[in-house]
Amino acid sequence: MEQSPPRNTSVTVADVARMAGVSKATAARVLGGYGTVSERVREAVTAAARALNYRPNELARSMTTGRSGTIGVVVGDIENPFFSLAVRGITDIARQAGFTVILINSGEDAETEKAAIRTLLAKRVDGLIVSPARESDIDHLREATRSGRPMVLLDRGSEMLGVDTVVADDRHAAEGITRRLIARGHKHIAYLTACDTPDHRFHTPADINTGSVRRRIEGFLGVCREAGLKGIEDWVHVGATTPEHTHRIVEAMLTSAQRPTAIIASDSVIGLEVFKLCRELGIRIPHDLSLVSFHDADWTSVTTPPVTVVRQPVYKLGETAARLLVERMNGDEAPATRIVLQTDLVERASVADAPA
Amino acid sequence: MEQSPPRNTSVTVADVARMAGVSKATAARVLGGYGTVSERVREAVTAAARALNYRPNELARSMTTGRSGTIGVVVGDIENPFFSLAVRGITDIARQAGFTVILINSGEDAETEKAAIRTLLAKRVDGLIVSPARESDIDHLREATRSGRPMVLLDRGSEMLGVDTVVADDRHAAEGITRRLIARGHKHIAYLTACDTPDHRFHTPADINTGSVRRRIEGFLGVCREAGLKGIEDWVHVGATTPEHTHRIVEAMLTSAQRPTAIIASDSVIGLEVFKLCRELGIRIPHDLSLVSFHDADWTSVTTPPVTVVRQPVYKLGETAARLLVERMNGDEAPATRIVLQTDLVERASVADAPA
DNA sequence: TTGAAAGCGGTACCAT
DNA sequence: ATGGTACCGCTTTCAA
Repeated sequence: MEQSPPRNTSVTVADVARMAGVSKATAARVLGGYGTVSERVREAVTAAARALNYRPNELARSMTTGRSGTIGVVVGDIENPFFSLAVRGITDIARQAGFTVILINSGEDAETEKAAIRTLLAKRVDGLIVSPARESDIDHLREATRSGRPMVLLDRGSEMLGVDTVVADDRHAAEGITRRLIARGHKHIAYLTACDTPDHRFHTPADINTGSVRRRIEGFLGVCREAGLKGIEDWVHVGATTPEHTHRIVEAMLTSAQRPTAIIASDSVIGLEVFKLCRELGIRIPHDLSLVSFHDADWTSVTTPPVTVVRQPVYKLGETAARLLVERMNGDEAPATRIVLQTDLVERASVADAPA
Repeated sequence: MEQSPPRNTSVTVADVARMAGVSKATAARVLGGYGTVSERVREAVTAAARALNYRPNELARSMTTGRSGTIGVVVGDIENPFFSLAVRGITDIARQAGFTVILINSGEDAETEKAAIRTLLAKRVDGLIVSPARESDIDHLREATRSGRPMVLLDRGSEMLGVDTVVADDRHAAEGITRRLIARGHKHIAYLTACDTPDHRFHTPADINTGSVRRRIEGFLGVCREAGLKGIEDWVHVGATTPEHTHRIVEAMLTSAQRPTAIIASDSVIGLEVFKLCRELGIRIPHDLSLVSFHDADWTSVTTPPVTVVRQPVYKLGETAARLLVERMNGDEAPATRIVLQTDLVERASVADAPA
């Protein structure tokens, strides 16, 4: 009972219809699962379809329906555990809802991000989830929403954009850890982020284009000021974009006259780099230096000492964004919302009192 | 000079053509960048296009060209650093080559994987990169290749499938670490993998459906036998699919009469779990137990002690697979190849001589 | 319930 | 170089 190898050129509804002895429209109805057909015809068509090994062409379907069943996701870097976890949340929900995900890395580059959005729009995705590289320049995001396709912003929001946003309570989290550090006597607290500025130095939060990070820095600065700490702007370091840069920055601050007694790492990749460097340099955590990192990455609990972190509900962030998007794609017209997910401080052992 | 908000219903070549006062065919030529057109017409059309804010519909284009500019990627779990790094490699190459990536997680489940392939085929991806959950049942992969779309297998290969494959030298790597362990006097070496069998116990390598892991176990068993170790099949533990399962398995083996003096973890997620558990249980690495893990995950270098690992060129694995696929999509008809990438053993400090 | 035919938004062949 | 037009594979009126 050898089957002849199903041929290469694709089988269409027309082929199936012909074999089943019905019209194209009728065959399409049973194959597409819409309209009404008699039981007899349904069986005939189904049989013909499987005999011919028919495979629907979603592209053609999308052409007429106007829905591609696809959502576009643009993140900074899927290699970063933060994003890979968020993307897992997104894809899980998307699959459940019958959508497929097109993933694009922006590499945190604004131009790449623009191209990505353009590509996604051209591919007629039904919706978008974007973690914008910079909040300042968002015309491409505007255009996306103008195209009528729903979009939700992930982790980083542009308040002014009037679009659904799912973020963590970054400012609050930063305030919390800063207070904690200050309570322990720290007066020289450095904040280290990958976000960069044109001159690679920090002046004001307005310099920071990444919403989540800007909010954290605002929280950090605010609490420091409240506590009467001066010149704290100088303690914010930007541009830790690669391990090498991070290395250089941290080494410089640690060997300077005014060295910090505590460092806040804006993400786990940076936190890891700081940890490694301290080892190399023989700086003992938390004795010589206290360390707090954002993102409860897996490694933070197995180091010696384990690292105190801000735990963000990353998976849930992605999940929530996807849920919101699915609702929008299903026609929910409610005004744009901003969902803020709570973080919590996981105190481990990388923070100690400031050295006397 | 307020622009009227570009309308929602999409602008087509016909619209542009009308405005530019040329035929649809001509407009399509300049918009699609094919054929030849006079400079004057080109300008007129371009002007009209931007005035109308024309956006090409890739779906329609794909319909006629038969190419979607999309590749489908099916991995076990994007949350796993191994896959997220490989996917980074894939997406980088894909973007360079002008392709977009549809990502689907199989969750290492064969049924989900089948559905994924079906979906991808329906969406008319131009090619596929798959990390098959199980080598034994591969009809869906057959079907994919039969559809005429190139496919390359990532990290796990089915020798018999006659399809391009990119893997690491898993057997060789396993042999290497096993020898190393034996040279250090270890006679009770456990191998721990997430792969599962129907009865959750290991009998023969043929039970193991994941190619890469099977090859590692074969290497492991082979070297053990050479060294005259007996009953080593009992030292292979399967089913460490979740932290909880891993916990239970490791705890059981560590508290049994015949406890291992060394553990080989088949991936970094498991390795991390073992490390954590040892801490909890007060088992000192490497004094009480030696540990080697596959995958040079970031955390392995910052623990105390740092963990000896098999470094796999994960990014390159993805990159190579994507390169190969792009060549195929460009018409390369050469016979299927199997590319084996070298791993290397990174000796850190989690391995010591076996206790006397 | 079924069929004929008109699109969807492009591409590509064939004339002119 | 340009225009006319027949598709691509499916959905969706509109009639029968």
